[in-house]
Amino acid sequence: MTANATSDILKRTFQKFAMRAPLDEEDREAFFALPFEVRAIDPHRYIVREGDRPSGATLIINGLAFRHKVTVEGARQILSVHIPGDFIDLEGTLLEVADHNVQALTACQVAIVPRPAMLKLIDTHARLGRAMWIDTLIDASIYREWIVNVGRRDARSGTCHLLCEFARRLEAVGLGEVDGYELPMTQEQPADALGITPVHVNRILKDLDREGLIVRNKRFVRVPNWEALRKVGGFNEMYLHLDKFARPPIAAGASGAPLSR
Amino acid sequence: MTANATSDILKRTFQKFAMRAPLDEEDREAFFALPFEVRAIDPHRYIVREGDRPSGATLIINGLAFRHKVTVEGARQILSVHIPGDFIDLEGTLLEVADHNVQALTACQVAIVPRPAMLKLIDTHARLGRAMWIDTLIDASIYREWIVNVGRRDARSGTCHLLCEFARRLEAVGLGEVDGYELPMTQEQPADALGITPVHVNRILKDLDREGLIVRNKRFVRVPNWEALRKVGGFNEMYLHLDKFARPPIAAGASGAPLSR
DNA sequence: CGTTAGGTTGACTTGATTCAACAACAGTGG
DNA sequence: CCACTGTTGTTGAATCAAGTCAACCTAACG
Repeated sequence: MTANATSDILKRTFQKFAMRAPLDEEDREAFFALPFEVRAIDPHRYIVREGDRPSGATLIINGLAFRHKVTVEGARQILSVHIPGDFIDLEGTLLEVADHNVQALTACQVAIVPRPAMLKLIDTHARLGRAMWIDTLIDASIYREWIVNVGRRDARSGTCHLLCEFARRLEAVGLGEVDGYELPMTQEQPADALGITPVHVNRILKDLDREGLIVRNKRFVRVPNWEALRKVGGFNEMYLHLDKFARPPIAAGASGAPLSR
Repeated sequence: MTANATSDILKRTFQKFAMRAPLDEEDREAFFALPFEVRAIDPHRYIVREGDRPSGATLIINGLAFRHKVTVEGARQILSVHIPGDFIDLEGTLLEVADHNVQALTACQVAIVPRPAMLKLIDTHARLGRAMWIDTLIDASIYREWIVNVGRRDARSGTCHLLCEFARRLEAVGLGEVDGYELPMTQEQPADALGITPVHVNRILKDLDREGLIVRNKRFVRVPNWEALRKVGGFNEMYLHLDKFARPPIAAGASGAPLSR
């Protein structure tokens, strides 16, 4: 199962890169020749710690992880949430020291590629390197949107925006159902992502639920009307730069996919 | 004057890249062989507009520019401020469509390198490309810190943090005096950078001034005690990744440089 | 010397926090 | 199978940081 999941995600990841820069057969071979070690990570375990000198690049096979920083006063800010198929620290390959933490949200399986192998790959395969560069540029674009989300949207709107972003990204890698998705987070995590308190997240979610914008069942979020949620969140997916990376085959057949227009 | 300023900034920029990845003589030649057009930009003029397909990469020769997005409700969020020596849209070279705006803050002179020339350069000179990649990774690191600034610091602390960041970055390129610097912004701009209102910025600055943390004179901000400001802002410069890019020769001799430890 | 953009200030409102209590639930071990 | 325990979710009341609105001041500039 693990082996299959791993090779499936690797294929998918290569596909993603191939959509971001034109890659040839040699690129493919080099990519699949990368040495890696699959490791299981317990929930809440740190994958990267601020101050670390990263020893490898990490690709999520399954599970979720999040990136965060803690202020001197001890307040935590979540910077991004990562899903299967995300390389969570390509930047760690090139920067000397991590300026933030990455932590497993759920139990994860990750593939770790040693730094030297990664460096050699981007050195010898310019186009693959460029695809990865573009990947980090898209990450940066998502950070920019989060600055807006935290700086200029109120809690209600920001929450809806976040829910739309997760939905769209999960959909893009073939996870997430048409009518909603599993969000394995406590209310503390969206709070830390939105720069508000868990108590306030609770009230917002309750309101959204009462208004019928979302329907919660345990941690499954069902969205009866994506367009409505999208509107409240002011969500415009351009910043995800998915245009060249539409629904993968797996999601085909699912007509009326969540957020695609 | 312009020609000198231009070649000075180009040299400095190459130097910066050379500190981020090992570059050789051939890289240097290729970099200086880049075709570019110098253009004067009036204050407030747009350099990049959301939805644009960028036609070239833009390097600031002098003046300041800022990056921003506007929500559907019309609220503006500033995402970054750029100073001479910054390539403001390296990402524009690789992404198809701009997901945000870049606008001149003051009168600027910029050098515009056509996109094809830029693409060719990074294709043929892997190490230069890597240095530029690292540059964009550092931009991303700054975005991350801004998410924290906006999400988890109060207005007072965020303002101090912003002032420290500008100081440190200006110092790193040899602008900015030891005891403070010129900040050619109206109070609306820090407000949009911090996700607060101009009125509130006014009150914060007034308070900081009253407490002696800063001394304002027109738009020159003098800082009597950097350590104190740094502390209130919770400023830790690691995220700027300047370690390999210390004060340039020009600033030499200026003992007791502002924020370096 | 009038016009205008930006800065300053006060009074009032509001979105979000804080604190605190309690409910729901999932494990865990007897 | 149930009692115990800890985590997460829910709710109310009081408080606070920041927003809003509006007036007025100031300096730069044609």
